[in-house]
Amino acid sequence: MSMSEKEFLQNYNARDYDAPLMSVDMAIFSVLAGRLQVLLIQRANFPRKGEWALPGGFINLVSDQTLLATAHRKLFEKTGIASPYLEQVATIGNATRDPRGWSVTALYFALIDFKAFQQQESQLLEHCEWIDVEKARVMPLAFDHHELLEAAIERLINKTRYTALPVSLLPALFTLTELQHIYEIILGQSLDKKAFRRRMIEAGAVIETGQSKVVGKRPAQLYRFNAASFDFTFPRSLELPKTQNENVSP
Amino acid sequence: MSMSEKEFLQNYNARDYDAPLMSVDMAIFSVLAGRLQVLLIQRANFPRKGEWALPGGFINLVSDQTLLATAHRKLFEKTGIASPYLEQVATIGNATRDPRGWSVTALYFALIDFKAFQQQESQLLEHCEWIDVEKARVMPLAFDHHELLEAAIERLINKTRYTALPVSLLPALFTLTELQHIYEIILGQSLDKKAFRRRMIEAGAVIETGQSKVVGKRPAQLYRFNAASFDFTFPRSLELPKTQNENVSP
DNA sequence: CGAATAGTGTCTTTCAGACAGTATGAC
DNA sequence: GTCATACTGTCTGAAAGACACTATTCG
Repeated sequence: MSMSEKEFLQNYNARDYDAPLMSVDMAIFSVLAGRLQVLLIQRANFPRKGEWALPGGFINLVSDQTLLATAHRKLFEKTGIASPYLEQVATIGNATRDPRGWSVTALYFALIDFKAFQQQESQLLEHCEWIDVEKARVMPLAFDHHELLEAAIERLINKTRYTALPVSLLPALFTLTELQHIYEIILGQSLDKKAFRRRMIEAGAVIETGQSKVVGKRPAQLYRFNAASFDFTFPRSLELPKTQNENVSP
Repeated sequence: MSMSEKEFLQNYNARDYDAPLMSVDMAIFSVLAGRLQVLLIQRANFPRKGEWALPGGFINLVSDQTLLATAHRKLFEKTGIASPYLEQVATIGNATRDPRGWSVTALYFALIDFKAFQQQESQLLEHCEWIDVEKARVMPLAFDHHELLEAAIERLINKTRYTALPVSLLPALFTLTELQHIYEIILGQSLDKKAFRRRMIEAGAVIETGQSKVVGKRPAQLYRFNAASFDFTFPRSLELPKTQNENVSP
């Protein structure tokens, strides 16, 4: 007896098969007080109630049209931000990461300007807090969120070496000194001012606006990101800091 | 009334909740006859029965311990290869990609030495074939596998520009001329011999073995990949070919 | 004026591209 | 010897690093 695809689909019910749990987790980064911060929540529900974790949740099969839409929804629920930089980092799945059963999570990372962040009233039941990344990476976190956080940090650092990604941590207009500071915070290394400015300007990653802003003494030019180069990559990576005293001779 | 995590888990049944379909798809690349090839299957079952697709399937919640293990199992079932280069490309999920319902797939890409490939007897019911990548990317493919294939190809080309990844398409010992040919096939551009050899050797990506191999006239040194630099990246990307006649003046 | 921050001039270093040259072995 | 393939020498050029320099504003 042969069957058509239509007949097959009429008889098919996804609930007849076991499927893993499928969630989305978010590593939301921002810079505050000269430090890279990540948004963590304190879980309000079982499992791992009370423990710190990356924000996340399940796909709403009715209202979410895509996995990316789920990530956008989660981010908006937590931060009130609708147009952040958002990128998938990795998808981790195994039988042991969640006590409820075989579980898969898609990890996204987001970069936001801290000033655009707004605590969402609808989320007050779940305590959420910006935590210094260096502190977060040594805190005990629920599930395998320590590994997820490390993967997101590694991606951020890597892309900072060869893209203009960190502009997404600043408002639309910024000075090159501000941008350089963000790079230095992420990379944990100081950068040469001239080389940094030359790289950004000559590659066309940022555009002078003609406006200026007074922060300290002399007013500084305001730049904006060149949207035309959103997935631009520099031809070379920023060099690693010279590690002194490697293989010191006695 | 308060509840412990143990009680919560005793009352929890994943099947009480709707979950998306979760699958793993594979873009398995190899080089044959001087061309990049991808392994495609002709679907033996509904939906999309008879159409060409990337090999893939569902997680076996009992025997697969991790998502990566599912990818390894799929690869082994198709090719008999147990230790390939295997990397996750992306995870795509939406409500419309599979007629059976909300579906998520984790896409992996694998690079294998064609000579290590063996048709698996257990897989004979599902016709599988190596297809020239340039042909595969214009063939009609089931589901959204055209997009998945494009994503895998893009990742392969990008990583070829700044890593030694293509060594995984060759046997353990290879000549630098062979490796350069692989690079040229993937990038679709010719590379300078001196620059290529200098880059590979000076960065320590490959190691001279002292053995040699006669292919044409003069015997060539055999090299092996330096496993110590598995996630090594070159400080610069290979340059794009000079596009002539861009903005030709009249 | 000095202090502080913004921004530049210019030399060096690193590493890829170009391309002509030499080396080795089959015939 | 010739031919084909393997391999090298060396110049150029692009872009990053180093660091001293000038410019602008506040007080």
